[in-house]
Amino acid sequence: MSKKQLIMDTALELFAKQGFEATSVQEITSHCGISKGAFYLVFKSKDELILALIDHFMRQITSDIDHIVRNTKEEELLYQFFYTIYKYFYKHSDFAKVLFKEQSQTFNKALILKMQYYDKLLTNSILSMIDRLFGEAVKEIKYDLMYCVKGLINTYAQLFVFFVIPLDLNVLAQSLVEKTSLLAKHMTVPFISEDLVDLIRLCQPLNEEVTKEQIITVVDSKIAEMEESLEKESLVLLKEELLEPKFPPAVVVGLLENIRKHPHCKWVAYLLRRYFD
Amino acid sequence: MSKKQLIMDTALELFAKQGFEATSVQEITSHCGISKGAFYLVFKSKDELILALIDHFMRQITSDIDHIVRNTKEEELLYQFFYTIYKYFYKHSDFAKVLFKEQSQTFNKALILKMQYYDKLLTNSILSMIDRLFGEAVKEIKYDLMYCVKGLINTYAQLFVFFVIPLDLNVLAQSLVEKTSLLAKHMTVPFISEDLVDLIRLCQPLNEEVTKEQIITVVDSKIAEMEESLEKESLVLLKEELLEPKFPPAVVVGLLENIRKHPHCKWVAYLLRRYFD
DNA sequence: TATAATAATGACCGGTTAGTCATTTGTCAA
DNA sequence: TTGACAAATGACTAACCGGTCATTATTATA
Repeated sequence: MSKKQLIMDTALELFAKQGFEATSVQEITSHCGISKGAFYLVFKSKDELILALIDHFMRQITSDIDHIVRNTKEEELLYQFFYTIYKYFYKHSDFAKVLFKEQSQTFNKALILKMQYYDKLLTNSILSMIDRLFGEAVKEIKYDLMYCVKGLINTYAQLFVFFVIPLDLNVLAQSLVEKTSLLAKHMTVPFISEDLVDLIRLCQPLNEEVTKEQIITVVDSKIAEMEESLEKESLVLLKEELLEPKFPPAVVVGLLENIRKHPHCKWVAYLLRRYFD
Repeated sequence: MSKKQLIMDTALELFAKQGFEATSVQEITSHCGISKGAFYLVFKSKDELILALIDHFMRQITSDIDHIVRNTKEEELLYQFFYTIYKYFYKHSDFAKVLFKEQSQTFNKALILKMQYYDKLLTNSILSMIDRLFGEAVKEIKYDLMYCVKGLINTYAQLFVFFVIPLDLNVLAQSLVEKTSLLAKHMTVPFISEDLVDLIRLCQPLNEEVTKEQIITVVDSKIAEMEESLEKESLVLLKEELLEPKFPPAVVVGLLENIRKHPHCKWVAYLLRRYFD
């Protein structure tokens, strides 16, 4: 395991147990069996570490959700959506703990911006899911419905974030599918209107778009860190396409599919998919 | 204003703006225009201050909710429940901010216990509200419904905790009444079962009952700090009843009603009501 | 083996914190 | 005016933090 991975794994565990602020760099390095100086050879600051952790996990989940919302057939969509989210939280419960503990903290401006960014991605995914499933019929209530879905996810997520209980994720997902469908079908008094969503957006700073150059940087770093494999080869070809389009769409889609399932490529696949669309 | 009140008001404002940990005692006392030593004449520690703040506000809201759940006619109950909660959060938005910011923090064992205690009181109120409104019909889904109600409250509360937006609390309450009713009427796949509630309870330490002696202590301190008034006289009589029952129930109920509306007596009224029942 | 380059160390720095306590200031009755 | 008591002060302590950097250890190379 690389030193960076070791630090991130150890820190995640400690942050989950005692919180970000309450965990000192000294404590992290002691648990890793390395010196404090070694930490600062890998991360410029303690803040950079938590930002790296958030990125590492949120990139995976947001790109997975995006893929599901776009490619799952309608009968299964809601179920897959909830199931995937909770499966992920369940698998990475330490990360879920950190996310819930620190999400409402003020101490770090960059962290808040990052959280808002991923929240916006999730919001967009939920909205397009609602559009696909219910369309015109929920026009008046779609923003409220989106807010309810986010709220339900949060509410039930706390269960296995704060208690160590064996949970049946299948029943949980089914239960949330029913609740969402019920609300979509019968709700007539929404509270969140489109105006209100606009108002909320005004309170949040805008997140700038990802540029082509930034994507190239991400692709390059992924290529550098990966071992020889089909995924790496696909990534190299996609970079060429990025610099100078030459493949037919089918080839690009195929190459994207090649890398999408690699845990470390989900995010770059997501960025490239958005770019090539 | 007493020095204690001054400190609590100032601290609440600062905690809401920048968080508990990020606010130093020095900062609080500077804003108050007093010295650091003066602070420690009033509170034994910084922790005692936040505990006092939580108690001060949570006692009011939980006793208000308890009274509404017991005394509002069924047609208006759900509406009054939601409206009262949000009215309170709206009026004391600084407290709401502190509550949401610090609720998931680990740093203080006593604080967590306190939060769990008030959460349990709210849970019980919601459960008896559900029983009153829907009774046997929701037997299988009542715990899940309770969990949804708590989740909805939390979700929508974040709106005016983190954004400064004018909100129509009337529409908000109506919207939540509809959502709750919908779920109560149509839900068939609950996730939270009675077993699961028991499991969760096992994960939380039990909160001991309030003893008669503790109630007397609270009553005494209230009597000591109050000015001469009808409320104070009622409290004195209630204390006599506590030491040696002599009044008929109607008198006790009347005395309780006398003190219930006094902002500083809501909690003691709640404790006494539970004791005399 | 000798030398250069790289990796890793941990003592140290400046800064902040909660909490203490010897000292000063204010009050009020005699 | 005086003296006794209470209230208030803020310099001080001890501990901890994130981050730096001169020094040392390790590895690669010639």
